[in-house]
Amino acid sequence: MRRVTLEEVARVAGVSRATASRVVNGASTVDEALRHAVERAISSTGYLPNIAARSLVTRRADAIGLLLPDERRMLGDPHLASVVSGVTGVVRPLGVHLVLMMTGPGTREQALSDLRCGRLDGVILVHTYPSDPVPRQLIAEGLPVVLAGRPLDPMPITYVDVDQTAGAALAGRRLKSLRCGKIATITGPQDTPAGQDRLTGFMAEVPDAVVVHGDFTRQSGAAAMEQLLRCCPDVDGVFIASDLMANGAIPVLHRGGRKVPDDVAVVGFDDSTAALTSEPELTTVRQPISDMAAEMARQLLRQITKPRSPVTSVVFEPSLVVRESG
Amino acid sequence: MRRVTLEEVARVAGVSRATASRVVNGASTVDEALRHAVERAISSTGYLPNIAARSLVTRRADAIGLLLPDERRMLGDPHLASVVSGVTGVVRPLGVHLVLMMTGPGTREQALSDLRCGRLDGVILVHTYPSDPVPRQLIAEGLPVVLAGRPLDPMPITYVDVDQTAGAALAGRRLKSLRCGKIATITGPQDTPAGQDRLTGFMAEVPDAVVVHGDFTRQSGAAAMEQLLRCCPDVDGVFIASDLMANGAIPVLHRGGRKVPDDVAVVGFDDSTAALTSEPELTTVRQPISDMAAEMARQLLRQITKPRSPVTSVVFEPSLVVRESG
DNA sequence: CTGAAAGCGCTTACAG
DNA sequence: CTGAAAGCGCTTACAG
Repeated sequence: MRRVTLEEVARVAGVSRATASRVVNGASTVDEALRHAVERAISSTGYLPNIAARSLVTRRADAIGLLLPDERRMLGDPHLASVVSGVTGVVRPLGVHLVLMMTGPGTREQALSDLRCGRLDGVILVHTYPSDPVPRQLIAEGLPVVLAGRPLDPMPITYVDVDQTAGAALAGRRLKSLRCGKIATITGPQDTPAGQDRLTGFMAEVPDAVVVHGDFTRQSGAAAMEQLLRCCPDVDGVFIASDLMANGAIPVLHRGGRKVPDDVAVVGFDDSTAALTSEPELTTVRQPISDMAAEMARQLLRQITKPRSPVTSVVFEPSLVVRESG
Repeated sequence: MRRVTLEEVARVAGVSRATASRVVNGASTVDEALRHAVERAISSTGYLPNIAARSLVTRRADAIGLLLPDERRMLGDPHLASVVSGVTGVVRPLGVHLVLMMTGPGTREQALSDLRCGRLDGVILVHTYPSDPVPRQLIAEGLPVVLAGRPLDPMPITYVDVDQTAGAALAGRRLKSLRCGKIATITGPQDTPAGQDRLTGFMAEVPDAVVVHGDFTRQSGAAAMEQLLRCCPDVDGVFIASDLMANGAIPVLHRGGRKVPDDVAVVGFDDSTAALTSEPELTTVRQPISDMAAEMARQLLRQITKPRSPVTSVVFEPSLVVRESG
């Protein structure tokens, strides 16, 4: 299996390399007869364009990066597979590669230089932490980027998110409709937009709720529930701002002699796998991760195609998934 | 921020493009003084090599693919983050990109043509299904590939795996040491090497165990446990061939009035997140996924560097993680 | 609509 | 050890 070049295709088809190139790239300005000849030559030779050569002249890598936090934080994230799937779904058919980078020391810089040297056309940033300098650098250099989730500090960057506030409100209304009398919430970290918004949205619906803080980890969910049971033993409904925390909290409820949902109703957030591995299965707020990821890909592609196109934010509606816990 | 080329670096350093290229690529045959001059020029200009141009002449993409099953099957796999992390850990420092591809209709072919047209230097195949033609095609064309896990049908392909048989034996010995009298196992699918080996290894240790079949999904774990309780109500120890199945099985045990581990000891396999979301937390057999992924990367890199290097298989030792369930 | 030609930015024999 | 030159395989003005 030798490498077939455009040169050979052209020779076989009896046209110039330029014409062969045009049909490969679907230019409309090619005579039908010649087009057919070239197409025949392509399939008879098994021609595949050399991407590096093309890339050298088009100045496009036809590759985008997905910048993830490190493994440890990622393991807690149930959405990786859905994100990857959503992005590749729109990007692959266009011949664009998705390259994965996990943030280690210096890795974010890596991504930056990949962008600068044209190895990547753009990046999707998945979990920026509050003081992450990378988003600002990217927009300062005018490099195509989209954020998964609203940035903590306002900045002119396109992002896609779910309406966290509305999602939390959904949870609040659910608990009220269950006639819970003493309602509480276990929050996410308050230095993240999601953590903040889920609290805000919930409190708007249940202003007198008891608030205990967590940080989205399972352990923090368990700890917060212990604290809650101590300070507020008559609680009968709780919104836990992530399924993972709920997963840690429910066993604490059981050990404390409460049945879920009979004694205490529980609503989570994320509709992650943790919602299904909980016992009972979690009623939770669903984010359409795959759709959101696909939208991120589209937004990024748009920026790549049309540099300096306007900053956009797309916000998806969450929905309530009712299962057993509340 | 204009693109700086090697040409300019050479001019600034007062050397030829060839010499500049040599120091960029770390050739040892460059005079110290010139090397310094070039290095200074590189940092003063902020030079970054154009990968496409390099790739065009070296005929290397400096990118490898990770071929995954589709989202649905992937969601059940707890190891994605660890695999990605293990692979990027060895590959990134070398400037090699990891591109992710999820298997949809036609996607496996995509990967093949990416390989053929030099867009990818090699691929890691994560979940080949029994009749998957891709591995054979790859080896037929002499393309660099490594499999995650032993192939079902013997073929000359390099793979890395954990010693599944030994792992299952570990589980068997654990149950025996707990003085379980009536021992059973819920198996994985018997058309996969892992499913087969975990059964074989366990039966070697506990020949009289009751066998119920599952397919690695949570639902199948629940169903199998129901069946087990029906046919063998006095069971007091069970090895469940994946944590996910165990996660589905334990609630069935609880509903059946059994306490874990007091009435029935449970040992799982994988040490996945499902082991921690179970209640109680699972005693399980751990595979060193991250290390295994790193080894896959190394094996692949070796094949890329030295084509036609001998087929290798690397088998890692599993270990028992004792937690609460057994 | 088509082709001859230039050029994308690098690496690497080759000669010195 | 160094440089002039060829060449990697494509796309794209440009002229016709």
